[in-house]
Amino acid sequence: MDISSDVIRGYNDTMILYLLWEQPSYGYEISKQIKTLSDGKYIIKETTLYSAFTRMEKNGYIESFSSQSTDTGKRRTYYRITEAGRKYYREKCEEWVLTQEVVEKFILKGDNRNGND
Amino acid sequence: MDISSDVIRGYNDTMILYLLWEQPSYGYEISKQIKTLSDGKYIIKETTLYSAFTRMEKNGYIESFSSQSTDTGKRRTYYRITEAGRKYYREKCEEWVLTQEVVEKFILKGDNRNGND
DNA sequence: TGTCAATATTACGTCTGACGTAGTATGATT
DNA sequence: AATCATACTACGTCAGACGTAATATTGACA
Repeated sequence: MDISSDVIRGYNDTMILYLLWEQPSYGYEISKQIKTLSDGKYIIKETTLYSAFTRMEKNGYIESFSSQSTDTGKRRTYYRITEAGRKYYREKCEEWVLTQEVVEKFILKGDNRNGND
Repeated sequence: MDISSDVIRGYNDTMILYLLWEQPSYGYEISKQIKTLSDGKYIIKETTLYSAFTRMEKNGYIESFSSQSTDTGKRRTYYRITEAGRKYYREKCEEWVLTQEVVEKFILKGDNRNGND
């Protein structure tokens, strides 16, 4: 059973902002963190991730900066969360709580409706 | 604060199937039930609702039938959930639980991160 | 009697985010 | 030398949500 990209839709940005909260990071690192934090249940697609960066930078939620001389020596584009990004994140969290409450009303868990009732 | 249509996306079908579980229903009725059940927090758009009907009928999750002579006398298109629809609903419920668990890891509730930390 | 609100649905077009496919380039490993 | 992991970028497609609008019936109200 996979996670529906339709639900995650609109929350990829939120997840990324969460991971950028404490310090800047970059694509590959973020993608690995998402996998780890979700216990391997969610693996974000590269294109989804990088298009999220582009979108969020355009929206002013993150800022990018380059680094050539890291530990490995590879070029990387780092992203840093902005104040607008923090605000947006907080709003999305509130929205999630609300949304979850609503969807729950229409969802039955466990053994309910597993038979032919 | 409104509910993001991006999260609901893909779960409108699930909500509708939930409401069709016990007995057939039709557009207007369903839309009112969604509003009521969600305590007015979610109001499904007409176009969203009817396009969901079309999609689900195409997918075999629901079947339609007409009725001219109801209590009011208005023409209506009723929808009835199929076995495939019940199966799909159950799957979406399981998926929701999983998805929710994942998203939760990236969401902070209440007072966390409300300041400038 | 005319009009308005609520009911009940359909048509058409746009937008956005996710993602498939593919390509580029470097450093590390075998 | 070949392959893998890293670190992206470009381009195009698709589906679901939704904006706008049109249509038709019934009941209420003035």
